[in-house]
Amino acid sequence: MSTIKDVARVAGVSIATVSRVVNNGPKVGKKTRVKVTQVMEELGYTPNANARALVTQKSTTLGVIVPALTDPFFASLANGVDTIARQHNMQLLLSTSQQDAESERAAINLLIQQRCHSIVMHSKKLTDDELVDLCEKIPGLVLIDRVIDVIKHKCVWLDNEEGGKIAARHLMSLKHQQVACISSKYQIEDPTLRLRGFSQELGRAGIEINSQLIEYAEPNQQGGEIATQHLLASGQKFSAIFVYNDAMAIGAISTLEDNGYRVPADISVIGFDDVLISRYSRPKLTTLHYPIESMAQRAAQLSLDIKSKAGESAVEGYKYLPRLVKRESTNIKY
Amino acid sequence: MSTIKDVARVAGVSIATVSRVVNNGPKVGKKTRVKVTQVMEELGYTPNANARALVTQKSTTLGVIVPALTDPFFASLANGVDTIARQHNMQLLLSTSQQDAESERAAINLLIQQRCHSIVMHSKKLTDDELVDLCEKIPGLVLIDRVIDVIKHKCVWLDNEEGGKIAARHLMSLKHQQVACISSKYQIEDPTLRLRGFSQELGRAGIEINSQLIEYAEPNQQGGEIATQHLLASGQKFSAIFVYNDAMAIGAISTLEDNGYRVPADISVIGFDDVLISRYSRPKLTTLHYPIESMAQRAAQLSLDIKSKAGESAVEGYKYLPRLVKRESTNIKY
DNA sequence: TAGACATAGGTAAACGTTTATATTTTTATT
DNA sequence: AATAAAAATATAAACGTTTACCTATGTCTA
Repeated sequence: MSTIKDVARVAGVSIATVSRVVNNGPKVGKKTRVKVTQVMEELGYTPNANARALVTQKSTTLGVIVPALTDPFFASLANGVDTIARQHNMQLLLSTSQQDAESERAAINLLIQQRCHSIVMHSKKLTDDELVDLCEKIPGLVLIDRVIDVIKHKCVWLDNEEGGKIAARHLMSLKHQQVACISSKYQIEDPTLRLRGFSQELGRAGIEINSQLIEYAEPNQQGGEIATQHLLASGQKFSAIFVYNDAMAIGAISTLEDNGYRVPADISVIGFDDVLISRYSRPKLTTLHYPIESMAQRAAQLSLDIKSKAGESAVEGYKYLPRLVKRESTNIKY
Repeated sequence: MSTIKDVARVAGVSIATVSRVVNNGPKVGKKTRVKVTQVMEELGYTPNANARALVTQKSTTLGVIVPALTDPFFASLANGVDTIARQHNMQLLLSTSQQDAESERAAINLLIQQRCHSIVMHSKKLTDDELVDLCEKIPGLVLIDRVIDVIKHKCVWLDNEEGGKIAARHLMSLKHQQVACISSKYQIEDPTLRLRGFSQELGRAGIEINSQLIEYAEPNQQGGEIATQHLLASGQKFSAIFVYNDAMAIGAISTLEDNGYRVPADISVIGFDDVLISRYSRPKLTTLHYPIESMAQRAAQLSLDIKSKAGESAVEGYKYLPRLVKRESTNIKY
């Protein structure tokens, strides 16, 4: 692989001049520029990003940390960051964190080794304290899907509680009074907040959720099926279900139909996240749109801005609101 | 950010010694090793991957080029490469190629700048010649989902034609005689091969496909819906449809049901790819599994092997076979 | 006790750039 | 034609590592 020295030698100029040509810098005559460009072409010269990063002390990579890419939700996240990266002629450096604290730490360490100054991280396993420490060490670190008060200005998150409220309002506007909930058995923040917002809003209208109508299960399709079986077996009446996420909601619908209930004619189902499958299911799923791709773009932009802005004065974190997407799985109660 | 020099100074040794400690090298006494390790800890020292790459002339990143991450198929591809990267303590460097030749070229150039020696590339837009040239320039380049004869040993691909044959055999085993096809309107290799294999195998059993029963549409759900409407409008009879991919197949099923046909009772539908949605649809989709994640792992491994192997003698490309996944959308013809 | 080896550690060059500073060449001015 | 100013180009240091080679200090052997 030819280097700047080779180009300089062949073109009969100093490496400084070649460097100027490469960077479109000033102080180089027209003829020389042409000559050098031609030699670069001839030799197939490509500047070495490592050497550049070393001397300029800035990297051309934008880091992302997600649990895995197989989940379309995280793929969208990465895609959002990539969009911004491309706009700034930067590369995506991706680290997966496998859902455990140790891997999350390893992932971020790898990014630090690469001297990646801007990082968008989705972390659920590290403690608040550890993340605050990391933020101090890495100025360009931005947290997504999580908010920590002291470093709010470096967080981009969704208002899960408001999502629950929106779902409640939607169901109430359709005259549902007896509603069931399916939540995740992993009581991390998101499910708790969604459920809290949901029941609070219902409470404001004087509707209490029957505790027998709240089920907790694995947050996937099968979990949704099992939870729905329990709900049906309980003997309690209900005309709508608010489900923690779309995969579970699809499982719920499938079990309902297997048991002779029509969705939405007999029972309405509302999901959360608006992942790809919700558009493909039958009936198409009414759900709350989680604008993860926009959020990822904003997080990436924020991460880049932090570096350029002198003081951090201008940088601001951001709370996103989920948006109701009315499709076919909810309907007015007859 | 502290450097090796800082550590050396504080620990009172030379940078060579620190380097040896970092790399777990020999020639360093027990006491010194402990002392240096402790100072590294104290100073929060992290080696600079750029400097390392520069001097050792080898990178710790593994490149991937895919059109975009939002498509779960490509996300799985990237995930497969990531699995291998992690096994070798390497980082994923991801470049997206946006479905056009210019971006594909840009994507690979960025990876070359980063001196990424192992690259797994999914390219549909560049010509064979251009790719062969690239393979010469970048020894560690491996092509996935594509085969070019001269560089077969650097390709990992799927036998699409055989996939068509398997689908044909499956449908015939279920006694279907009158079958329709929905293909992609973009006549690149994949759809052509799948259709060819399908009709050849049918031909061997003396079944000819009525050309009025072959539709070409956008390779997404809506395309599947439109194509199916045409098929129904044609007035021709058929008891099964072989669809180019799962998204189209789901569109097809939806249109069939809207028109009063039951799947699979009245009409069987078989898709291709086995993407996530095919498990979530109702009825669950019978399809041909495209083992993209295994393929990606193998491609990544191959790319890594090329470098380590002296001659390229031992390296081999690989042709994968799709596998029939019988779910609920196909049934015997009554 | 002299010499021969290990062993532990240090010195300095190299990797491929960028960039501040120095030098040379060109152009403009009188 | 001489000088000043501007433009073009060169020189060399620096970025943070690794590593080949050299040196010093013991330790063992005869």
